Amino acid sequence: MNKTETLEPLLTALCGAPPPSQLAGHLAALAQEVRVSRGGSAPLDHRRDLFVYIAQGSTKLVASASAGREQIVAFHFAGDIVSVPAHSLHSYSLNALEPTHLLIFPASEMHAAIAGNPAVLTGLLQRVLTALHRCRDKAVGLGRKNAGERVASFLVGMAERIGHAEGGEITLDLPMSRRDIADSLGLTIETVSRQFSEMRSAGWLRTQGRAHVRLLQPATLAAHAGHVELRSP
Amino acid sequence: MNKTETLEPLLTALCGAPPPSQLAGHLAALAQEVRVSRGGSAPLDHRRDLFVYIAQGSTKLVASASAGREQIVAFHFAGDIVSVPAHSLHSYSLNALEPTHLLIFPASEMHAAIAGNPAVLTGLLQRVLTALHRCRDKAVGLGRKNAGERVASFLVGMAERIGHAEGGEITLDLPMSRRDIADSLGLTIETVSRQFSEMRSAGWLRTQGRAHVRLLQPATLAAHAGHVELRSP
DNA sequence: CGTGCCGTTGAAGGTTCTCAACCGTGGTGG
DNA sequence: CCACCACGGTTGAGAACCTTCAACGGCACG
Repeated sequence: MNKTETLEPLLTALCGAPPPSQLAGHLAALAQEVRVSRGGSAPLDHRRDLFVYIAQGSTKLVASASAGREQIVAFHFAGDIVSVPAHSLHSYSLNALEPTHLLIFPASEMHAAIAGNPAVLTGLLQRVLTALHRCRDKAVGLGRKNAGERVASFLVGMAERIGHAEGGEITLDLPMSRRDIADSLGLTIETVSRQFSEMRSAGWLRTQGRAHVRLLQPATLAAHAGHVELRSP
Repeated sequence: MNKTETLEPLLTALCGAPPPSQLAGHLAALAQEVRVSRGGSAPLDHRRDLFVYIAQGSTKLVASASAGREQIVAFHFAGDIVSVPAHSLHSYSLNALEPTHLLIFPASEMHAAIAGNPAVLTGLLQRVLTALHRCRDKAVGLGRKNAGERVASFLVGMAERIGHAEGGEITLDLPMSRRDIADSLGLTIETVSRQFSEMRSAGWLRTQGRAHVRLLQPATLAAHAGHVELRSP
């Protein structure tokens, strides 16, 4: 599969229609195509703003504060677009959770390339807005929720993105480790593990091996996620 | 001052050039112009995605989790653009920190209006990206920093946005209360107050009344903000 | 079959929260 | 003019939640 073909789903998703082949070719010329193995980190040029398209696989965007403390800012799955700024208060890296296929674009050149196509530009804006809103929700969780609520939020959120509904239950295959979950929720692995244990014994979920999770009571879980209640007064 | 005139600085900032007057007129027709007094909240229609332009004053974007817990997601000052999604996991409101002048746009119609002007569209994208990157930095702070580092980060960040350099010192007039700071940093007002006291006695800053802060040692403060160190190995 | 990593569970400790009292300021009304 | 009150900020003591430190179990891989 060549770069242009890899790009097609991206463009289709962005503008909601089959893309003009000229644009696809133009973008393909800009893109650096990279395959990253599980645990590897994407070769990012931190001197310039970037967009990264996740063609296949899944990634985590990791920020490092001082003293080696790490915070996972977001998880991404196939089809997602990630924005990585040139330099920031914290140093960012993009790591693969499984064998992953990426297209890396310099932001300024991508802007120029799609400037003539408002539909694509608007689509990109929409993606960035979604990322912003997810990040805000994460900030609420990190600032104002306890460990149980954070883990419940995480599971509910992942269920929406990569879960498979089966009757009233949802099954999940989590590509990330407990450490990743902890680093994403601002907790320690031990606390995450304890929360999983409590939820297991409460009958809210069942786990199989490291990755497989079955949410037995998604509604209960959602109710304990600390989201604003859709009240019936 | 009419709406079109209020819009001009926005458009100039977005595309880096004097705006075509036709576009300004078109956008002005979309905008709902609102003045909000100190402490008041903007009349947002939560049924649709919105952009809000802060023409004058300053605001806080507040998210409510369940049980009345509030997290301030961002502060905004004159010239900023805020994106407010239709509905989210948490309920958002935009509150004025001082008498504030706003222009409220329905997102979809704004998209349509500026679709023909790639420079403006790209400028808007740039603003949203900046917001995303700030939100990520906030997430790092909320997830992985202690109280002292959070307050130091806050002061350093505010100094960049609304501070006045005077020799090696920086003076600030904070429009937000201690409660707002606490709600922004995921702490309690008591903890914020204690951190201010410690920094005062350490000689890092001096306060006058509620709002006025003078950073005596901005570099020391920045060093204690827990950002990644720019090391010389 | 040994090794190493990841996940789980337990006990002790620390940072922040909660509850409470006090202080200073600004506005109001007698 | 001053007393009073309301509100925001400061300071202190105890409690709660999460972290830290430690040990153990299990699965994958060489």
